[in-house]
Amino acid sequence: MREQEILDAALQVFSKRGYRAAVVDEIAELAGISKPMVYLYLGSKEGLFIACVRRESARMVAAFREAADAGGAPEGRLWAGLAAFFRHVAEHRDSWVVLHRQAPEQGEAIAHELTAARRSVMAEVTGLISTGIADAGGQVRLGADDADFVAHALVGAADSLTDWMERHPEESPEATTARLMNVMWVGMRNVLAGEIWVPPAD
Amino acid sequence: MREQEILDAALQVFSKRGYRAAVVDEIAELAGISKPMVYLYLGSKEGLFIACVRRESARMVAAFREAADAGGAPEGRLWAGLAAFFRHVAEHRDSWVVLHRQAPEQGEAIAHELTAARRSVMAEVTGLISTGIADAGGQVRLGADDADFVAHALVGAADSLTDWMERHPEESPEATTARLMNVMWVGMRNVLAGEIWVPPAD
DNA sequence: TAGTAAACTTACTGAAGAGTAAGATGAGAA
DNA sequence: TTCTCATCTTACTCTTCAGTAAGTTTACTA
Repeated sequence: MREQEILDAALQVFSKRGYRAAVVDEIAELAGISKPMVYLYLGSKEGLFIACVRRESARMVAAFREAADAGGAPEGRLWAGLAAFFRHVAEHRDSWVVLHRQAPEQGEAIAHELTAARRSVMAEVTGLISTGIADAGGQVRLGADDADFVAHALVGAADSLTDWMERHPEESPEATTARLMNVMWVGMRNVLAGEIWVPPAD
Repeated sequence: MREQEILDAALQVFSKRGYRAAVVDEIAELAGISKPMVYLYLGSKEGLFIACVRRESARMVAAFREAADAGGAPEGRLWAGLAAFFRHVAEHRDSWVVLHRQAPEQGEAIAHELTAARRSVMAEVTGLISTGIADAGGQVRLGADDADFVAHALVGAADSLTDWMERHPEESPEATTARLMNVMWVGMRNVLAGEIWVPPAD
C-alpha cells in the first residue's frame, strides 16, 4: 500500500536526521514519488511524523507482547518479552531512534504522541517485571514503584546496549539479553532474598 | 565572561529544541545580546554547538572523576563516581540531553564531536567498573568486553532513570544510585561468584 | 476513439532563519 | 570638543523548505 511505503521512507529519514532536519522531498524521493503525494496521503509533515510514530510504537508493543504471551511461566514471559524487545530494537533501530532520540520540544502534538508511545512501551516492560517479581520473590513483595524503577533501568540499558551490540555483531540479541538478565535478574532475586547492598562509609 | 554566557544560553536552547530547530536569535536573546555577537564569538551555529558540547562533556567528566578520586577503595570509587554521575545527570539535564538526544546525522563535524563526548563519558564508567570488578571478583576475571557491557547498561539505565527521578522528586540521586547498585552490583557479584542465570527451556 | 476520473508531477509561493554589511553607541585619550 | 577603537545593533541578503495551484499522464469506461 502506498501509505505504508511512505511511512517506510519517512521512518528512515526521520530516524537519520530527526524531525526538524528531515526534508519532505527526501522522504518522497525515497518512497519513489513526488512531494505532493506525501501531502495527499498524510496531510502535513507533522501528520506524517505522528503516523510514523504510531505505527512503530504499535509494532514494537505487538512484537513484545506476542513473544511474552508465548513465554509460559512469569520468568519465561519476562525472558521471552525482553529477548523480543532486544531483537526488535536491534533489528529495527530506526523505530527505536524515532521514538526515543527526538529533541523534547517540537510542538504540542508531537510531544504528546511521543510521550504516549514511550509510555506504552514502558507499561509493557513494567507489567512483565511485576508478574516476574511476584513469581520469583516468594514472600517479599516489591511495590509498583520498584517495578517501574527496574523497568526504566532495563529499557534504558537496552537502548544503550544497542550501541554496544553494533560493536559486537557476533553477539545475538538473545545472548545480549542473557547477559543483561544475568546481571539484573540475578541481582533482583538476591536483593529480594534479602541481600542488601549498602554504600561503603566515607 | 561573555562567551560563557552565550554557551549557557545555547545549552538551554539546544537541549530544548535540538540542534536543527534551535534558532540563533533565540540563543542571542536569552544571552541578552544580538545575533551578530554570537557570530563574533563563536563563528557559526555549528561552532556554537560544538563549543557547547565540548564544555558540557568536560564538565561531566570532571564532576565524575573528581568524585571517584575521592572515593578511596575500588568499590567506593564506583559508588562515588556513579553517584556523582547520577547527580550530574539529574541536576544538569540540559548537558545530558544535548550530548545524548541529538539525531545522528547533523553533519560530519557534529557527529564527530558527539561521538567523542559520549566515548569519554563511557570510558570513565568502564574504567570504574573494571577496577571494581578486579577488586570484587576474587579469582574470576571478566574481560574488557564485559566491563564495557556493564558500563553501557549502567549509563543507559542512568539516562532512562532521569525520567523516573522526575516523577519521584522525593528520591535523592544518591538513593537512586543505591537502588541501581543494589540490583546491578549485587547481580554482578553473584554472577562473578558463579551464580549463572540460564534462559528457561521453551 | 473520445470521455473521464484517479494518480501523479512540475513549478511555483511564502515564511523562516543562517549569516553579514554597514552603521550606531559609548568610553577613553588628546 | 573631536578623534579613535571596541562593542554592539539594525536591517538587510540569500538559501532552504513546507505547503499548494495548476496541469499532465495513466488507466479505465463507453
